[in-house]
Amino acid sequence: MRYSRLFGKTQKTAPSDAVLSSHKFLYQAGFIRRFSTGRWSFLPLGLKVWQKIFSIIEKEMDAIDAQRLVVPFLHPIEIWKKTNRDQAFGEEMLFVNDHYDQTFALGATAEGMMAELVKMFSPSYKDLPLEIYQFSSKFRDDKRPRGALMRVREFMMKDAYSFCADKKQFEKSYQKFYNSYSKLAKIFNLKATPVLADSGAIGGAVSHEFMVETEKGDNSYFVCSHCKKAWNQERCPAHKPHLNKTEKEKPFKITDQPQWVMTMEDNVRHYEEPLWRYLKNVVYKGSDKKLYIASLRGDQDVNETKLARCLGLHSLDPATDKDLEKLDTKHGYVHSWGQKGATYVGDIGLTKVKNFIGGQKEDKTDSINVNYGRDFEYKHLADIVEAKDGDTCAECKKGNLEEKKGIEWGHTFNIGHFYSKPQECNFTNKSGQEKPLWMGSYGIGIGRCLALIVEKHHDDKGIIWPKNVTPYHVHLLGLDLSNEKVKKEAESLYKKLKEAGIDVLYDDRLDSTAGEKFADADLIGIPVRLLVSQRSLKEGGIEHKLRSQKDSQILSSEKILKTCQKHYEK
RNA sequence: CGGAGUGUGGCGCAACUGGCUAGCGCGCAGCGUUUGGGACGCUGAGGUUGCAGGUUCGAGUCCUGUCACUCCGACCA
Repeated sequence: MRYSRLFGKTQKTAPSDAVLSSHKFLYQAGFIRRFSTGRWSFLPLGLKVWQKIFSIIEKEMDAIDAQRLVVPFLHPIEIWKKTNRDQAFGEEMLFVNDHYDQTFALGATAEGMMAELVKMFSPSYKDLPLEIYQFSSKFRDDKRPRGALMRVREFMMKDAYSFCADKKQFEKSYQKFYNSYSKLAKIFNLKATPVLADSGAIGGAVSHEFMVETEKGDNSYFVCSHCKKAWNQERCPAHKPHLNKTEKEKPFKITDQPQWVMTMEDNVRHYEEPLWRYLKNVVYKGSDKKLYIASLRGDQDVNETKLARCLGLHSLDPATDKDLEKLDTKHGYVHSWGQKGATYVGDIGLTKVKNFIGGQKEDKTDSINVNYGRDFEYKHLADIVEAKDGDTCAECKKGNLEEKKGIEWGHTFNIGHFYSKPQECNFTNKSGQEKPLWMGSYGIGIGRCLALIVEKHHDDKGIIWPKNVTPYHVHLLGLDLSNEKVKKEAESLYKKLKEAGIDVLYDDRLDSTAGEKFADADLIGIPVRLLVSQRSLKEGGIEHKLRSQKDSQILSSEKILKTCQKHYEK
């Protein structure tokens, strides 16, 4: 391709709102343009890379014998309603009506559709496991898209689905995709950590997020320094050691307490005991409109997702002052027991401390020497608190948790019977009975993958594409093109490269200076740069330079072809 | 959805407390000189200042509404 004909020019100035390098460079180099928040066009250079990522994923899916197909992206709304997914995705879903006033959902994910599709063939156990996938646009009306391609409202996704007879067969299939994802991340030159995560609106139980560590990532996750296990914030078990095991239980007592003691910090000032010594109560209103009191140690914080999960709720909101009035209490005065009209949920940490302070605050008194199991007890006791950076790992109890920031590159889900039961997506087993299929789903976003590669492969001048996803193999710069001899040499090299099957971007501009061409080449980031100029010809040929290295060398035109081909071998 | 902020040629910005024909740089078009790290000169095109309303002799500037966009948070793959 001649640069002079390329649609999409480079730009000197960065967009003022770019936070991520990928946003800045992809924009400046002319790979992408925005139409509205979270909706982007890929220009010719951008689409070249996009296409390569697409093909690599497709090849890998084929390699593990997943079969490609496609379902419509207008989904009959009834399919979503069967699993209440229309509500779980809630405001993130988009809908359209046709001229019969039938409502369709724009595909946000396709588990439901795939289950319906499989059902059409009444599969037998002999057909299992069945592994299918598609590439299709996903529509999610995200409330806050960000980071250009990182979080968008419309994107191409490779989504794969497995249908298995039982858990055992499923685990094998899951492992296959899991391994495949680890392999793909490596192919894309991304270091992805599989992180145990929550399934969220997709439904189901366990999932792995493949996280790529990035300082500006919007997800945090924890990795244990010893056992190397990793969890995201919502899944990470919080370690709760016994803090004062040898202490003797003292008799429960109501004691005088000055009125100014309101917060945890006030408690520390007054009693001069560490934070973990106090009882803390936080009130929430569930998506079922009921009130819940989370009871925990003063040094910990409630994790709303964990709390919602153990209560089987979609979501929780902090209680308002009005809600507290209904409980006949107010902020700072919530008791650890006896509040009518709310359900208590305790954190397991409560069982690991003796002689708590607090729990029954009144204007001038509070209780001390409070012991869980003796003075109060809850029906619900679970891990409902946030893990924190530096905590001991709850799993191996040897290492410390390190909190990291990252961006989710891919996600694998174990969704069990979540869709197959309500949608009656069954198979016939050996004894002729119908049983629900055990499902899994696996997704990678193409645009995000592209952005992540840039995020991890650039310098201060621009992108440095890994060779398997570069938009062109070589970037040929022609300087002094007004000189006939140079021009002839450059044109003939361009032709030869093309004939040899090397994808080449040829900067044939007559009205640009050398500096401009160099700067553009660095920005666009094609791994190999060739240069023909009066000087290079005088020195005996063509200059060859790698984007990732500083030095260049002069090669004869005979050697150039081979060197370029060799660079892209394997 | 809560908080903060911004809307002025394609991009980045300016226009002090309301005041003349809304400027500058980049980019774009033409001509010429240049050509190994974003060159220079001259000429030119491109704007109902996001939109609607209001206050005023006069609004890019003040007020109200609305829309769009960005950032932080909540949420989410």
